[in-house]
Amino acid sequence: MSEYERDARRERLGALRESGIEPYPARVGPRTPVAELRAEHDAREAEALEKEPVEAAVAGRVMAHRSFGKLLFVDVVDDGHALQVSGRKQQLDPETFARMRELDIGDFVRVEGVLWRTRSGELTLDTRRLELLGKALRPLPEKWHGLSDVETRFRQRYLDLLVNEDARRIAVVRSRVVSRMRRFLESRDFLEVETPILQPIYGGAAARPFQTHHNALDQDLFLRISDELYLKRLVVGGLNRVYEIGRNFRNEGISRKHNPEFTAMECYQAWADYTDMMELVQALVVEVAHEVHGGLRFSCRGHEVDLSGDWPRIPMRDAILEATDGTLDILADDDWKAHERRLGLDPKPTWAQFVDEVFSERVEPTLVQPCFITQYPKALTPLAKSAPEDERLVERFELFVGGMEVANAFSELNDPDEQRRRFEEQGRAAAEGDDEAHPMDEDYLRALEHGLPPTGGLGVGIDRLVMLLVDAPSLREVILFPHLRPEQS
RNA sequence: GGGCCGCUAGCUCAGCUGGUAGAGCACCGGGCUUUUAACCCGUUGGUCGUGGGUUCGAUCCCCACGCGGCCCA
Repeated sequence: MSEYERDARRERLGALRESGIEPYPARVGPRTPVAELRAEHDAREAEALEKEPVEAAVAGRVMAHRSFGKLLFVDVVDDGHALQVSGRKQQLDPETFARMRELDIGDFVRVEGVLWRTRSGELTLDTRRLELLGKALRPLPEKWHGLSDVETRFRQRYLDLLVNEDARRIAVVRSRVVSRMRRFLESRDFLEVETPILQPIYGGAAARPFQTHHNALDQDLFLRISDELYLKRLVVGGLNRVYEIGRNFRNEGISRKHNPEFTAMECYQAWADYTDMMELVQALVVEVAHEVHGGLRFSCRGHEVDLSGDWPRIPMRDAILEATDGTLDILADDDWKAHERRLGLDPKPTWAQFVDEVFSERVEPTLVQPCFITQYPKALTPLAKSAPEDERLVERFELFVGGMEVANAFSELNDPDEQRRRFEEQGRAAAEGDDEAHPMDEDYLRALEHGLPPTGGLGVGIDRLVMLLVDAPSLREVILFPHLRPEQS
């Protein structure tokens, strides 16, 4: 940073204080939000404003400054809406005019004035009174090219939000998506709940956890990788429809589609199965897409995604058969290691992880249009009910759109003995080297022994859903503060 | 974890075959009453990511490290 510019700003700050002006006042006088003012007067012609003068006051951040000697313009931005403000020497006392000339880009001001229209037709507030609401000591990024350095955009997201319209747009869209999601679930009688983030045993997904420690209890704890097992305990307790929107933490690599902490919506519905969850998630995604796009077609990664109509349901076995030209049947009793070598895939310790790998390598990227992949191998899914047609499969689906998994759902396994066997099987997978195997959870088994009703469960990755809807190339564009290494070593 | 690419003024970027740096915007000074990427004139501003090495001499070549990006794992 140019010490020169910071010195100049600090000097002005000092001069203000010396002349008795508080540069960081506590209170803001009456004001109209710029958006409101524009909505009311944008249509008004110059003559109309002259005949019936409109007095107004606004507050905002100075984002541009153009000076003409005896006339100057500043652009004042209030919550993303800009208003041009003019200052005329002839209209103002010399001190106010001088202070207006000395405004820095980034300063907060409150301006009282009269609306007029310039020759070029711009609605402008001509200053009668000027108050400084906050002095900025550092310059903003440059106005032509804005801020494009990705690292700065993420480390100093506030700068990104101030100068890149898209950053602001995405933040707003994300908030609307979550809000719409809540309204949707409420309309279907789901109860919003909160469950522990610090858990004595992690579970509900295949992932490695972050570990921490409670000092007073001298207890090791995990940051949740999912809230599934707690939400299902609530269904055991008779809360038939529950959901939680919250952060999960997975101790794995960072990529375009992965951040160590991410936001998920999970919901559980008694008396439902995974097909009910298909209906639910489709209605939800459709509603949210309407909220964002006003329709069901939008572009994503250069493709047109169309959410209308029925979304196909494709058993995983068929999807993999098709993607391997009929050469790999995951239900055939083959030597899977041979297939792994033949397909040139990275060696995996277990059959389940091999299937997962084939799927994510060969099938997932091709699933641009919305599509339910169903009937997952049991070994991949220790918490879902067996499929009646084949003991090796479970009643599960994942929703894919834009080549990405956005939702995951099961008919929840509620047979406590079967659940115990599945956990034991996971223990064997762990022994074979699967570091994402599900741990044994006796407390959860006890809850199941009390009785979980037939229940459908659904998880939706909110970051990915937003990424899809705004066609962002990376999760980091939709997470305001994505994880980065520390700046200084 | 591996490969490739990047890191130069506050921001966006140039910088040839090795001879210690430039532009635009911002900033500072001056001019200007209709601009909105205002304009005109004149300045200022650099640990060239960090640390080593090679060399008479390194932003440039070599090595290590840091941060970031893309791809792979």
